[in-house]
Amino acid sequence: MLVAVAGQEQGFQLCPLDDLGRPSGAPMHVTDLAPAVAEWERRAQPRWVWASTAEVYPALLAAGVPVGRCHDIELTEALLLGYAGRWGEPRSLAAAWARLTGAPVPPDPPPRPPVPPGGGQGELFAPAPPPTAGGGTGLETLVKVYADQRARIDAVEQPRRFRLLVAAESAGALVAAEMGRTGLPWRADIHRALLVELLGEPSPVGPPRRLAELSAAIGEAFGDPRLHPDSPAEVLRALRRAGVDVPSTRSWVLRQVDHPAVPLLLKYKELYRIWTAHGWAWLDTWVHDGRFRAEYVPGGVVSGRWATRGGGALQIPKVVRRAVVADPGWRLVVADAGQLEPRVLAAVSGDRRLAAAAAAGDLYAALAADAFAGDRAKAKVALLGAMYGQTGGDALPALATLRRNYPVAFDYVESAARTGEAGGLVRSWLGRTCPPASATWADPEPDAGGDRSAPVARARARGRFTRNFVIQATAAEWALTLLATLRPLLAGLGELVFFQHDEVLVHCPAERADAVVAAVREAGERTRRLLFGDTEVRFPLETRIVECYADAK
DNA sequence: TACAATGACACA
DNA sequence: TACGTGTGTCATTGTA
Repeated sequence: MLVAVAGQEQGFQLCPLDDLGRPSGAPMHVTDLAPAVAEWERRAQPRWVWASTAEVYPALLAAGVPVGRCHDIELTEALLLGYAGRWGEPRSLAAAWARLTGAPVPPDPPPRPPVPPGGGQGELFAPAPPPTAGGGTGLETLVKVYADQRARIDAVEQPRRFRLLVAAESAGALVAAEMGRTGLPWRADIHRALLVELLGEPSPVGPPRRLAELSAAIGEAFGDPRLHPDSPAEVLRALRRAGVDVPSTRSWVLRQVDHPAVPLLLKYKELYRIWTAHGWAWLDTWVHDGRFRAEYVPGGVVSGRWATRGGGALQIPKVVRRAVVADPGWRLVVADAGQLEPRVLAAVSGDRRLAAAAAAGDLYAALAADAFAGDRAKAKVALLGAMYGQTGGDALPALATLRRNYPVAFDYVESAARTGEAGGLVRSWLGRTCPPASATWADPEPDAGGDRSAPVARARARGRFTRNFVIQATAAEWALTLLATLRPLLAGLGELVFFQHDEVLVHCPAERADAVVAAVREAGERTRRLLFGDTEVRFPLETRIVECYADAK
């Protein structure tokens, strides 16, 4: 059962569609969408076909009307354009319609700046209403573009997989809107106590006490009390004066330097980052009513991973996770997919011997026992090096061992790299396609500095990107499918509150935590079958029931 | 004064 | 143990 919903200047039009996507009833016009959607959901749990979940769904959620399934035209359009090598072309319903009719294609609106929740200027920056598609009614446009998308999906090389990709991407958009609304339980009082413990008391004018002390101590160590430790250029000059010649002030470079200021600098960098990125200002901006609410952007990363707008939700430092605490009487179920990327490689490449190792709980240990004389660290370095395109270092002999013993898997990533170096496109398991190289990539000219090796270096970099893409994008699909599969299983048990690449958090009453764990396992099993059928590869989900996120690792 | 590029570091 | 991919955010620095 499908129902199309199109927004217009005055209200909305709804129309049931048959299994082929053709209108199968009279369109109805409503001014208030939520009650109509609620009624359809109650009667038939249809799949909603609409232009953009991000535009439509938040208002439904605000009205207390969640939906089960949808087809997101814009996200699907982006996937289809990418598949056709037309990455980056406008993806809106209006643009898709214009391409169908040969009209001039309107550009997509620019991405909105992050808007903190409850920010006073929300109205000023409110997004413009979606443009009403020109020519015919919005509903006709929507239905025709939907039909066109179905036809294009049928024409891809692996339509069954691509349909799954579209369904998962659309379901992900529902989850993203719901999670952005629900928010992650966040104890501002614990966060503040943590900040004082780490940074000292805040100062109304400058850095907090501990940072000011460290800054002074660093100045003293360099014999320059006016030195700014947060200016890499100044620190570099000070180090040179002290006879230390380093290419940068990166932490891992400084760690190899023997100078009394170095430990102070490293500590300063660590604390400074917490102060600027997750300090009092962040707390006041992003945490309200005991929840941290970020805006999740499905498909925001080329590999299909989500991005976030505002608050840096995907980069919460581990120390700060102490502030993520379940409500009284509730628990957090933290589930993460361990060793996801090597398992993905085993599954997509079809390497029987690697798949056998990936049937184990600890893939690296199994790999070590099988081919690396029990050296787990070496096995891990080899596999990661193969997936990420390691070029040098002590991983090289291990890579040779890997190539000899797992030639099918090795070939899979090598071939992706060669395709990229030659300027070609690669696809994930479900058919997400990598963006083409930039226009300057194929430029045979040396770079601006006259470096003749630049074209070769660019090709190598492109090869590393495509090599990694086939793995990272497929891992993102696995996680997205898990999310989509888990969502309905959680009904009445708990709510999804956080998602970060290969990790999911569910907030639930304590007495339901065990049922949530079971739901997570079931979702993991379904996800494996949906993506890879009867593969031998296992994707174990480690689950922990905790009160505080920091206790999960 | 405003914007873009850079460097740094957090996460997976 | 060393520099492999993908991000977002902040401050500094340089340019318009």
